[in-house]
Amino acid sequence: MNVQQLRIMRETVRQGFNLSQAATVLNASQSGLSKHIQELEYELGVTLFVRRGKRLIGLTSEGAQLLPVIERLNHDLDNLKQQAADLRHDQSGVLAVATTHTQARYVLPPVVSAFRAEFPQVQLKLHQASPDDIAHMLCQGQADIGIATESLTHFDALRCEPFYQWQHCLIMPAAHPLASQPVDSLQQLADWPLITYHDGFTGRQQIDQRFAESNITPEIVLTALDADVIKTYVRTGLGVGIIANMAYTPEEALTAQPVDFFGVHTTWIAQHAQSTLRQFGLRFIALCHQYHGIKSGSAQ
Amino acid sequence: MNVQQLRIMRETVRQGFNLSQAATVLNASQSGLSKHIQELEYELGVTLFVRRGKRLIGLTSEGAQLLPVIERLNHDLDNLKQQAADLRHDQSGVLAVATTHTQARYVLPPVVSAFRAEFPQVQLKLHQASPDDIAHMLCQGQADIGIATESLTHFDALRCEPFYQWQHCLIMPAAHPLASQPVDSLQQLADWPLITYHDGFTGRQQIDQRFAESNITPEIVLTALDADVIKTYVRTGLGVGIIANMAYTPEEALTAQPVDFFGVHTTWIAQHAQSTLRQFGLRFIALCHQYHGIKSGSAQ
DNA sequence: GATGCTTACGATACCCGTAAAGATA
DNA sequence: TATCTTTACGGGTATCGTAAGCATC
Repeated sequence: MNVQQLRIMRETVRQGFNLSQAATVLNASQSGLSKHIQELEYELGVTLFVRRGKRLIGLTSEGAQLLPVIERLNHDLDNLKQQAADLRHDQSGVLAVATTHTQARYVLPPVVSAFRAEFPQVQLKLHQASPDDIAHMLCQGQADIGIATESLTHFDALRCEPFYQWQHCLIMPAAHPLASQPVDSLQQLADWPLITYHDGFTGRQQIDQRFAESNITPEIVLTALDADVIKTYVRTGLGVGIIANMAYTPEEALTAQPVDFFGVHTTWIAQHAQSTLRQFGLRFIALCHQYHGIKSGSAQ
Repeated sequence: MNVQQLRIMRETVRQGFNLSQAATVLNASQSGLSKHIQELEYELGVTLFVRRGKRLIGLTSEGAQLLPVIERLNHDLDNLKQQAADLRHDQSGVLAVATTHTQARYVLPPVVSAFRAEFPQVQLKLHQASPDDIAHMLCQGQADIGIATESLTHFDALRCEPFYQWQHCLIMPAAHPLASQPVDSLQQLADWPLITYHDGFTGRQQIDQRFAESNITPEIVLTALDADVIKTYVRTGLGVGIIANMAYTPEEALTAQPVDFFGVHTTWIAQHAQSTLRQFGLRFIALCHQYHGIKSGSAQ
């Protein structure tokens, strides 16, 4: 049995059973992978992959049953290297942070600046993705740290800690009728076309929920993945925007109004439950807390 | 990085940092191990072992910190092979059961007979050991299944399920004064010299506890590791014996009397929490339950 | 015909064991 | 001196990549 075989097994599954693709990812030849897989199957005495002719098309039930063990082995192999690197006080390496637009655009910039100043040798990779994708990237070890409001706490394989709390706010053109009067009920909003986030992003679910509880059907004319798009259309007068409060920075064209009827939301910092972050990974999280005042213990 | 290196690291630690000894266990040469360890240290960039001159005498703090990961890797490596063997319906292999004298002598014989009949290809290894040693054997993967009354439930690394419950009984020569009158209090016992188990074995702790609660100091003239020794001396008239009820089989020379004032005890079946037993391992446990009527779910 | 897996083959590197040397108790 | 680890060296093998063969789409 061989570490390489385990790596190859994992990568082949990840690349959708495309050996050639897995080979390029691993900087190896197709033929090498092919032989390694055969040998692993021979050694275990089990056929791992379903083949149609000469093509791999999926896992056998045996392969699927053994995969979790193989994943964990790979995981620990990575762990071992990471921890060793940390123990020799090596301040270089890669830190992959997966996060949403909102965080990347409005929350993390100061953290990233501070981090880069402190760890110039560390290659910081910021991956923008949807909350669900972030969770999966963490589970698969493709990201070390994930930051998002949604999804993360639903995965058992992840360890989450609260980052900060926030609420929504309304944005509208400065000349808009609502700009001059405080909005304190959902009903007032229902008269206007609304622009807000896509489902699954930045508290959208709670927005829908509150409207539903009040038996109001809002007219949502546009849903976007990020506040910048929402702002753009609010500026054109298409409707009133609902965005996360940290996404609003004062500007002439837009007026903002905090509202609390959409509830309080928590943004989470997550990592794989089985992994140990390098020292600079922990430091990144510490910097996150430092720049947002909330230094809470870990939860869930 | 290499599987062999991980194996060698584990074995070297187990053999008390004696490379030569580890080499014989692994069927390899000393020099091979030496080089592998150096290479592992080089690859991880960390010194794993403390050396005095040319002799290994312990783990560095780095080595100690990395050891758990390495242990888990080795463990999963074994797991993978085991599970694969199981998936190919291989009914051969080794099942190591670690247990105490009481179980091995009085409880397991019918289970072992049935098991051997059902799995003639499986090499059943019965290791007799103290409860503590059984727990350690399970933790180190030297045994697959452990059966004992004491210790097992105190280890987080073990998964325990109740096997059966039992109480103590008194044994005495047929002509003994106590043989003709029911003993229903501790006080009656205190008048006689007693013979029972060593501390840490077969409910001895509870025996001491009950005497202490009653402020009685029994005169214990002999402590033994097993009921056979106790019986031997009871027959000679040295004293009254306290043994587990399942250890008494009717015989002319000895009379037994069940007592409940030492409490009810549970004997546990344990396995390593992270391992998956081969199918025949599960069957062994099923047979245990079958021959003792109590088929309970898993606990703790 | 393009893509993708397997087999054949040759060069390189790696792993292992024997033997000698160095260090410790 | 006996035990133990490291270093040196040589043989065998494993691994890897290139290239050709073959199946699938």
